Amino acid sequence: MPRDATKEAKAERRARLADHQRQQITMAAARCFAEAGYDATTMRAIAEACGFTASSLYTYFDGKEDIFAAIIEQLSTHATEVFARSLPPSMTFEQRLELLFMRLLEFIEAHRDALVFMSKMHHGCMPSEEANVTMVRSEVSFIRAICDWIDEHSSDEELGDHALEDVGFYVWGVMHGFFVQWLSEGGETKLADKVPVMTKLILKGLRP
Amino acid sequence: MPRDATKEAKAERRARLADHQRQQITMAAARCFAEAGYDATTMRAIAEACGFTASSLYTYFDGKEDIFAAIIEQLSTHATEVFARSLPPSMTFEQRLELLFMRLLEFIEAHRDALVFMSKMHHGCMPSEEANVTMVRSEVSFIRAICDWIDEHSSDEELGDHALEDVGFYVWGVMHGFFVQWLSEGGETKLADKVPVMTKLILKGLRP
Amino acid sequence: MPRDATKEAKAERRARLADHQRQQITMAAARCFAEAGYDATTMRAIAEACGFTASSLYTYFDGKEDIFAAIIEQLSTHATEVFARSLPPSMTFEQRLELLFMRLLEFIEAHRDALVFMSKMHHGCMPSEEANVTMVRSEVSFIRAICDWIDEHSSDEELGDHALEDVGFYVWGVMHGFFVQWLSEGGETKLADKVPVMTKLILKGLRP
Amino acid sequence: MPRDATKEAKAERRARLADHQRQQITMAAARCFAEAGYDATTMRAIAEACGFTASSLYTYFDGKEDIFAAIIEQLSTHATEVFARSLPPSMTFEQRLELLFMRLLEFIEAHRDALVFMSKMHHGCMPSEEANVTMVRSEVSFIRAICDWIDEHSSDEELGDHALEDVGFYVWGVMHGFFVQWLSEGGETKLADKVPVMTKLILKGLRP
DNA sequence: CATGAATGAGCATTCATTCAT
DNA sequence: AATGAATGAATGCTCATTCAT
Repeated sequence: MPRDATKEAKAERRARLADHQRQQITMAAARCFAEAGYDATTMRAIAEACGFTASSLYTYFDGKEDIFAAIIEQLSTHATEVFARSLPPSMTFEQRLELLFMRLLEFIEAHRDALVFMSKMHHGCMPSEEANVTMVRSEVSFIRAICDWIDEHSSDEELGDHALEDVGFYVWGVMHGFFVQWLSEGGETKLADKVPVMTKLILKGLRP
Repeated sequence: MPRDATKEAKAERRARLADHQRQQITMAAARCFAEAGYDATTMRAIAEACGFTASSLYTYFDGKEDIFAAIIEQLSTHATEVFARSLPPSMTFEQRLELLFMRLLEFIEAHRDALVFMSKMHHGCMPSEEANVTMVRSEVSFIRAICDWIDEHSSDEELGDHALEDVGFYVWGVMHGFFVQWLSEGGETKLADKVPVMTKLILKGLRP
Repeated sequence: MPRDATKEAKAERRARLADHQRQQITMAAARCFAEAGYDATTMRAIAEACGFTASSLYTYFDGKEDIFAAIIEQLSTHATEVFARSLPPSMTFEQRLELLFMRLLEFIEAHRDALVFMSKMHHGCMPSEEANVTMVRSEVSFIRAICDWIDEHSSDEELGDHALEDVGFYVWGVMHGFFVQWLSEGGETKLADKVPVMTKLILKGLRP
Repeated sequence: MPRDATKEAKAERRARLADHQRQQITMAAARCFAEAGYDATTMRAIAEACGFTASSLYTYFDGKEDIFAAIIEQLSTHATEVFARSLPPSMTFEQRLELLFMRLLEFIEAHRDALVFMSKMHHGCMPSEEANVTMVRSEVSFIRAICDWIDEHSSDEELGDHALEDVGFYVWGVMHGFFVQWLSEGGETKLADKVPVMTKLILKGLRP
């Protein structure tokens, strides 16, 4: 049945193209959101940023909020992957932490726009309640993921007598601090270069 | 001249009332901004949050942006005061750091709404360029203030071999992390209770 | 009864003052209306132009429209007076016309603001129907007054075979033309200087 | 290439329709402006007068002022054309004047609304300075055009010893007078019927 | 599939007017 | 008599979204 084959091939090609278009749109949107914020970004601005007209976006997404959701979901998926990636069992906690940071900072560099945007939104900014939940979940869940990772990869002695949750927010805070520093410098250096400093500070603090 | 006395007294009472109303409005606005963001907060919402009608707000402020500016200015003024407050010269660096955190966390608790709002805005989100500058200045300047404070109150050995700027963003990041934790818990505990943990982590890291 | 006398005196003084204030207000309003038009002139602008606050104007007038009506009424009264003033019976038609123009142009110079304003409004611009009627009546009635005056002071031969109404609009048009010329020059010359030209043109046209 | 042909045809049809809609809108706006003045005319009123919603007007114009500008520009263009139209060289000054009036009064009848509106606005009423300049230029320039036309088409003897400028404002005034008469009659007669009377009055005045 | 056109809902802001003082 | 404060009604304009083509 060559016809079916052709049909299938066409359908697949179409699907692939559609996926690609969705990618283009979410990336453009992330850039716009990062620059101007969610409310101040118009559908037209997103459309112009990826060579469409505003109405065309509705072919690929249900609306502005749906685009936003797609960005967050992608971010969430990728973040989860980072935490799930395997670590050589022979490594010390310090080495593991360094490797995690390496991977996380690469992830952060790659999703800079979306993360800038997210760091602006964090609590209760979305129009719909549903979106709000997505939002919060995806930010807090990032911190929870850090907690879980630490729980899994550390022994008690490595955390001193600190509560696990405190440690999670501590580690996240330090990362966030260096992220903001990186942004304030224009984001043109290599963020990953900060890994040694971060690791050292987190493990040993300011004390020499 | 009892007449003049009466007139003056009246004028003063009016001025006092007007100041009070301005306070009510900025506080309500900070709450709204924190909850929904700048753009999504309508003048009407602010008005309802403080028992006015939208048009009445224009008796006290030139417009939405003016309210925003008032919030930022107040925040900025108070933050500056905190860093300027004197410290007993006999204290060690650790003790000074603890006292600074104590004061900063009190400040943060008192201005929770405005700070949540600010942490949402940080880069380039305001309608007017002027507001943007105000915004950025007030956030980055907070971190710079930390750097300056550390520079002034520490000797070289206390910072290990870390760059001053790194230390500033590190300290700010840790504070921010615990701020977010506090918010995620509903902001109903005492934030100041975290001072010992924060100080210990910053100075010694996770290592026991 | 000295008390009553005092009371009466006081009341009269009050009334006189009130009249004076009303005058100040209408004059200021005429200036504002002439400059910016009826709608674009705010009560506040009028108030500032005569040293009051907006709410104080309501002590003397029922509102914006009432101020407008007062201007028009005054204008109307004065215009009527001009047409009613007596003319030496020995004068020729040409002489009478010259004298009328003299008086009218003096009137126009004296009420410049109000007339500029009126020439902007002429048909159906007012919010209320009542005001509209006042408006129209006072403009058209001016032209009608010219017609009546001509009817009374001319014999048939002076009008050639032209219809009385045509003559009225003709004469008014010529006056209006020179009024506009005067305004376009900044209104700083003597409008009355144009009387000879106007009279000559109206009676003999361009022909030498 | 039938496809391109179709596309082009479509684009052209669309452009034609858009032009037509713009026409509808400016005409409706002129009517509204004439009736109520610039400020008192709302975008909603204009929209209703041509079967749109207020927001739809923004598809065709940048805003209220842009609609106004379009009206004035059209008026200005057409007026210029009238003065530029050729006249048989054999005609006497009187005949030329009659022909000019004929053409001008036809123009006036055709643009009645816009002209009523313009005669309301003449000095300094527009929100933007730019619009004000446009406004003034287009009214004074009309009178100037009359002056230029007379200068070109008359010999010295035809103007008697009158200054050219005086003659220009005189002629304009007479036309304006008959325009107002026509309006006061409801604008339902033929304005062009007045040409003989106007010409006779302008050339010979009232004298028989 | 892409889009120009159309629209309803909503927003910041203005303003004439009222009223307590 | 004079006014600061308060407000409802209205206005120009924007924008996410729909729909016919």
